[in-house]
Amino acid sequence: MSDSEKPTLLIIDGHSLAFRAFYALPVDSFVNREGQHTNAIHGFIAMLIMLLTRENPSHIAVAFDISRYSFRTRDYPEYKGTRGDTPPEFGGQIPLLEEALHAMNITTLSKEDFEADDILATLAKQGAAEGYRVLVVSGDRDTIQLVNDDVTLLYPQVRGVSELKRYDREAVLERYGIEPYQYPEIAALVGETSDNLTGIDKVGEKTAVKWVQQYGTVDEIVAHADEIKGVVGEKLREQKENALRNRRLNKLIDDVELPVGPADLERRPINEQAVRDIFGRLQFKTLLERLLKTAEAEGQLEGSVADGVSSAATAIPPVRTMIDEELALWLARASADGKPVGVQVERGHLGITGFGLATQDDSAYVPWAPGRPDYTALEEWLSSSAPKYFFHAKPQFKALSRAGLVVDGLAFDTRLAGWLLRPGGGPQTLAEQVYDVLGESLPQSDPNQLVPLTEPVSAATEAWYVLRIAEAQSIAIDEGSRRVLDEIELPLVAVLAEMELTGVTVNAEVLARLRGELTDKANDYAARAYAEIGHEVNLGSPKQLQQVLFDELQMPKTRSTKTGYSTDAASLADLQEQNPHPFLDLLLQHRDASKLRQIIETLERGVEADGRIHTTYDQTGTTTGRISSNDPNLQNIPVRTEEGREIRSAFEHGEDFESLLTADYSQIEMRIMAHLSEDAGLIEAFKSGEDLHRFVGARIFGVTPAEVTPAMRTKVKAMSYGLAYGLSAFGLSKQLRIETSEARQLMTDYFTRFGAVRDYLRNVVEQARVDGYTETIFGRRRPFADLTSTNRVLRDNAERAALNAPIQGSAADILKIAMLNISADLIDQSLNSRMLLQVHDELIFEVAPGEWDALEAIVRNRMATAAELRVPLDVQVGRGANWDDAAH
DNA sequence: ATGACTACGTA
DNA sequence: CGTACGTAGTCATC
Repeated sequence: MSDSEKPTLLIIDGHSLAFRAFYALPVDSFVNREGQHTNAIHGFIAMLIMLLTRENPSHIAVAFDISRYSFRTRDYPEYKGTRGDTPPEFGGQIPLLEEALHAMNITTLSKEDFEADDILATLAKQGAAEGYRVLVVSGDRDTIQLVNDDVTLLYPQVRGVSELKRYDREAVLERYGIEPYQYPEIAALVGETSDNLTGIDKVGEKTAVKWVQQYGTVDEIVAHADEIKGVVGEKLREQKENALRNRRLNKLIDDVELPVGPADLERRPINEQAVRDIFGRLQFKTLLERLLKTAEAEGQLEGSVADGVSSAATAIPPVRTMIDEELALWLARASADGKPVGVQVERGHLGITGFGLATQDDSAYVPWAPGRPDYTALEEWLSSSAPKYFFHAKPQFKALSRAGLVVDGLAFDTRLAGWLLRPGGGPQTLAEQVYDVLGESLPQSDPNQLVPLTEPVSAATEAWYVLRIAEAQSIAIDEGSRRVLDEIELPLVAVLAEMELTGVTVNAEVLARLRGELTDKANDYAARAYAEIGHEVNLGSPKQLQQVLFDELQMPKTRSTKTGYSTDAASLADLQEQNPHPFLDLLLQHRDASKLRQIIETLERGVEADGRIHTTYDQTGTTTGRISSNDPNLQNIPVRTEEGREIRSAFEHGEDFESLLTADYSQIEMRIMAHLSEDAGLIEAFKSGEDLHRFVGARIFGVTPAEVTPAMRTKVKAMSYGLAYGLSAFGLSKQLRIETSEARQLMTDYFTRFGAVRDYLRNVVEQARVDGYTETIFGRRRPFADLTSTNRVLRDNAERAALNAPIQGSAADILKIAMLNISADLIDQSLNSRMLLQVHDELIFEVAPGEWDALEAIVRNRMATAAELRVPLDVQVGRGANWDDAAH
């Protein structure tokens, strides 16, 4: 086959081209109405349209770097270290560019731990092998090594991106005098300033080419270093390590595991509506016209004659509606050989309305009619261990459970996987995931539209998308996150669903009485406060309070906020010291009372017909691995004040139960620090059984534990707790109301005795800077981008979050594991007692009659053994008729 | 109605 | 100048 008959695969290094475009076009001439700079996107798209017209590729992909960190920075942390921070105007342009590419139905690829060039190398190799003419577009000279008879490099010239220089094999030979695959040998010797790779002094291109022609490779050159005379020979012998390292780093990896191959990259029609949307936002009028014209000319508009050209890999299978015995056959065939099936439970206001089921190339819709006999097959299949993939399984599990159906075999949840891959917040809906992970768009009905313009897709099609997203995520996910998904998050789904369905009984009378008392109190405080200042004021309005405090009463200014001066409790307490006034106390008391009243009202609104509150746990609600609770939040019920605890006393065991059991870990985060830092002193403290703060205080102040005064203990306790949050001497001094110098001394003394803790904390941040993420004991990752920011506030914030993440996250993992094991034991031992609530380091259970001893044994055992640490895990258990009494 | 901001409850 | 959350009120904006 001649070159002109071959299909053309165009692969582009997204970052490198966007960056070239950024510097080629004036920043200030391209700003949209939102103030977003768009010059890099503009230049990139212009070049892309030019390439589409000129090269007419049949297949296309754009590769992006995920971060500045890759296996190369692990090998050599200074790699690309000379590159300054990206200019602020460049910020935000890459995500928008990706959005524009997705709208054009162009596949974008990125791979954790690798650079875009490695993806190019992989696709170029596959493409050449599969008979494509491959065009690589990159501004990185390292890609010269990819050039061969089948692969051509298009390299942007100094002046922007409109002109691309073609490097085929001949051109490289002519320019460098070597074969393209030998280029990295030259670069390794000469060095590459832009990658911060120093070469051999005195060795320039000429010398390097001469050596390579003579010896072939850097390895060989180094092996024969003795033969090379003169100053350059000497320099080579001195600095050969540089060259060897450079060679190691500039070799592109050409066998990266990718979710797609060249055949999957067939050019698809652009999504005209999506293109209009994004180009409209970018205010690219001329480019939009140019693109639409080009697309139309080539029949690359959706809905045009070219429709249906889309490749087999992405063709939505037709939906078949199935009932009766056909369904049983379908299920048996779909789950054959343990193949996963995508499931989407369709729900309406009254419960389940149908099921969407999908395999890779087939999808089925099963209408739900409760009680129909022919559903036996479906029921059996659902409760079997046949692997099932969901998007957001928990609410679907709850709906199934309400319908009396049991589910087993949860093998993947794309929402959970998406969160583990990007815990900082990513796509939350299936449509967003389709777009984010696959770069395709899921037709959505607009709820504001009376007559929907687009028909919503069938649950069956949704199930099919779930399956495809899961496949892409399975490739992208690292081993640690995968284990967390399989062993912690997926099994936890059913446990949390059950807890939510169970709910917790609250005593409405207790709440009502409390609400009455607090309302009276709040009104009383408000009236007296008004009397003090001679007029009414909205005590809940910081703005009006500022008027009263700083204008009318002329009080000294407090900490400033974005909108004025703070009136928070700490500021008011400070004011009271400097400038006592009865209004301040009354205001604080009013705040207390109305806050508690507000909490009670929220709880009362949450009580359902069964007299219980059913919170919703958000398994993807945090960046660290904790779960959050909402609607209502039961993880922030007051406990610190007497009045607050009265609210807890309204949480009771249900009628058929005999008591509540609470169990919590004591000092779990400090124990994790002891484990991770391997600090001998801290480990000894926990093994000794002595009160932790007393033990630590004794070490720091050089006294016996018995001689540690309450003041000493308070200081040590604050210091210990602050450690895991990145507390500064300044912060510590403020909290303890001591001089900064004393706080600094306290920290010094602390670290003199517990130095491994400081080393550990430093190391966590350092490692995260190199890796780009932190990891918990169980392999849960949290990425960090700002650790290398030149903005100090951003960087400091990221550092504190980074040192906290493995500690808070490991604690979260441990409690989750305990929950799983407890839940399994409750089932194994056929107990009726139930787990009700989780509050980060505490679990609350409802104890069935006669089951106290069995439950306590399970809970103590499973919590204490959830992880094997270098220190014991201490569990405190309490028993009572209500949550307050059950506290110990 | 929606979002930014402030404040405050928990671990 | 201490991590991680959710909720609610005010106020400005749509």
